[in-house]
Amino acid sequence: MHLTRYTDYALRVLIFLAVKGDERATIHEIAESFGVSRNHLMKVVQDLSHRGYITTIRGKHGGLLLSRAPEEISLGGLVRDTEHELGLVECLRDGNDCIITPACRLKPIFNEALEAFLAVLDRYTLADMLGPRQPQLARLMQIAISPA
Amino acid sequence: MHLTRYTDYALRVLIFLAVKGDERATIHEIAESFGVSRNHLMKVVQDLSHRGYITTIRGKHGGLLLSRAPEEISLGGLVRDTEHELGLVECLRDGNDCIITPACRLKPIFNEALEAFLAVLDRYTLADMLGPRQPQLARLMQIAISPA
DNA sequence: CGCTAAGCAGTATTTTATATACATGTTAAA
DNA sequence: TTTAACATGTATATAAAATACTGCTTAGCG
Repeated sequence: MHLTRYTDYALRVLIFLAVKGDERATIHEIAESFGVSRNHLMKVVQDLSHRGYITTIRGKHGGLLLSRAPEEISLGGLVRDTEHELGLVECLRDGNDCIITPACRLKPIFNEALEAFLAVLDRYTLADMLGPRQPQLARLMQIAISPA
Repeated sequence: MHLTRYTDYALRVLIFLAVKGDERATIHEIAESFGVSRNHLMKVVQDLSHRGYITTIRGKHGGLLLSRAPEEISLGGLVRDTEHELGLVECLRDGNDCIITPACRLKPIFNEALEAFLAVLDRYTLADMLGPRQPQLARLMQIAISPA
């Protein structure tokens, strides 16, 4: 049971931006910092932008900013938005052709379990991911801490 | 977020055997009934056998039987046994090299969510998957209902 | 005794989802 | 008008999972 890297990267982008505060960050910078594919990250960024999580600024000296306060970004919401396929088993997905589906109780049970999973994430926000360790995170991501 | 078909097939094998009751079922028969790979199913079956879920009988007129009552087979336990990789994101897996892991709170949060997921499954058993619909399941799986 | 139907085990191939790379376009500041 | 950023679409590569193949072992039956 895995989430995709797509979702993982979305989380990392948001963490990076949260730590940066009001300073713009570029995709290139974030990709470098985490050592991941710049191109893949770009798609994640576009998605986050379309969904209203971040603001993108084109052109020279462009970059990215959070559009909402970290306290207002729910992890549950994010996972629902970025993890495109949450159908845990075949019977929960499109094109299901498991023959016993009409009589089998797997579906409601796994749905309940998935809801419990997401409910936990709903209780946390991006702010909870940073906690009191923002300076340490900044160091790890090699962000030059901006003078306030 | 998907479980593997491996886990899915394990569930189906157990359901099949539960409906069959004390009659033996062959791997071939189960694979045919669900229209899935006989070879893959065989590996699932071996695993289930090693873990004590089912008893296998070799030789002519051999086959498979449940080793425990359906009420005693927990779904949570089964998923923990058959879903080999439960590390949802990179930082929960071996070989993690996400640079912010030391300061990031993703790990405990996703662990909590995973525990909530499994806790729901822990509340159900194989018997709950059948419910009162055993005859309907038997029909769907094309099991000739054995006279009691 | 040996044939046959079943499970056992290891390896190899195929498939699929995901991730990555590439090529080109658009925007806006300097 | 150049340059540094994001935008978009397509193609390729990678890795995990599923499936197939080959040969072996066990045990009932005639």
